[in-house]
Amino acid sequence: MNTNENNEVRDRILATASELFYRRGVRAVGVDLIVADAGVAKTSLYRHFRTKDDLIAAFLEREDELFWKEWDAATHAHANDPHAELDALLAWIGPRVGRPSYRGCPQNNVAAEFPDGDHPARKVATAHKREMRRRLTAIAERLGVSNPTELGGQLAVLFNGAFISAPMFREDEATDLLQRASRALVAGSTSPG
Amino acid sequence: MNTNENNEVRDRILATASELFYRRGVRAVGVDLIVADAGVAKTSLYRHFRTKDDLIAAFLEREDELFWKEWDAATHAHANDPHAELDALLAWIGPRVGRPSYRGCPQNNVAAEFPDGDHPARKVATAHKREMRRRLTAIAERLGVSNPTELGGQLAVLFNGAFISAPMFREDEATDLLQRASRALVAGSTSPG
DNA sequence: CTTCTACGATACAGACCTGTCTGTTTGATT
DNA sequence: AATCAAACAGACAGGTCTGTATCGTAGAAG
Repeated sequence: MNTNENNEVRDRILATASELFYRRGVRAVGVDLIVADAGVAKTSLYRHFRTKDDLIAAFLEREDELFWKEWDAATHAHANDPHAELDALLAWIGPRVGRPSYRGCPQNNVAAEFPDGDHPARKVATAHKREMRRRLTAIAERLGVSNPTELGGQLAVLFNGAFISAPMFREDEATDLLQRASRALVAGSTSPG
Repeated sequence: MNTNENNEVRDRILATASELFYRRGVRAVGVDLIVADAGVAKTSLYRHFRTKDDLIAAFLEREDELFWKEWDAATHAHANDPHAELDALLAWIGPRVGRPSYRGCPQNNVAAEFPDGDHPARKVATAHKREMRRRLTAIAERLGVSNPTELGGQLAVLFNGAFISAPMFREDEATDLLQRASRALVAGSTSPG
């Protein structure tokens, strides 16, 4: 049972690091704290991750997977109705960003902490943002609007804005506000003013 | 000429720190680098700023002033036409976020780097975001829409989204996309769907 | 001319950081 | 039973960070 990478230690390190990175910020969390919280030896961390930078990239990859898994779960029931799909996405995102523990999009946070575009984690973050715009543009295409590329971009701005504006919302305000904004953008692309 | 705080050294320190903080990130820039770039002694920095945290807060206050000064300049000619005022704001923000040196909103970047809400710089950042929503809501009120609070919030999401989505835009794509999004949101608040 | 304040230059303390090294223990496979 | 890979434990090196302390200088005020 060693060929199929049954890496329980690696998973524990990554889960612990992810939580600490997200809650406290990446630069504020040292590897000593990670290994102490995970209950592992420092040698184990450096066996599974070449450097801390690689661990940060793995953190974002993990967040990426979890995010798209939830995204797919939210849209799963609306494969034939892009209007309902958008509403369902925002009904998922609204409460998500309203949680007290919500501290912004991890990809954005890491990008803010590491200006260097060559950082391995930045590539993961860039791919994540591109994928979101791609998915939203695909929905815009299914909506049959005249300019799906633009609407996809506008929806991406709306989604990114929701993530970053989280602390601005009053409780339970976000979902309705975002859904109505989304419908207004769709309407604006359907019948150009 | 000493009572009116003619602090040229302080200004140079703050300007140098601001540029370094913005370009490279706050935690990545040490006080030694700041004093070296500013050409001052470290004692001078700690005479004018009690701690590095205070310097970070002063950095955000400075960015705040500059931002609202540009904001006011952009809206100055459109005091009687809120539609034109919104367009003018986005005609200012579009090229702003399209600059190669643009690296996001400083307030958001600092918030991402310092999760602790008690950090002195966080209070400046929070006040900045609240002020933006307040101004946008005031515009919404002058537009005469049925729910200016909601439209103000939606516009704040759009603006924040523009800041954070900057690397997503192709060159010169931002202004038109944002202006049309803004008009769609306004239209959606004027004639509720 | 004396005094005082701001500044420059630099050394330093104490803490923290990443990453490595050495050595021991455990547990599964052969 | 012997072997081997992986994990634990902890010291350590080399660097960086914030903030302080010390000392010399320059220039303005009185």
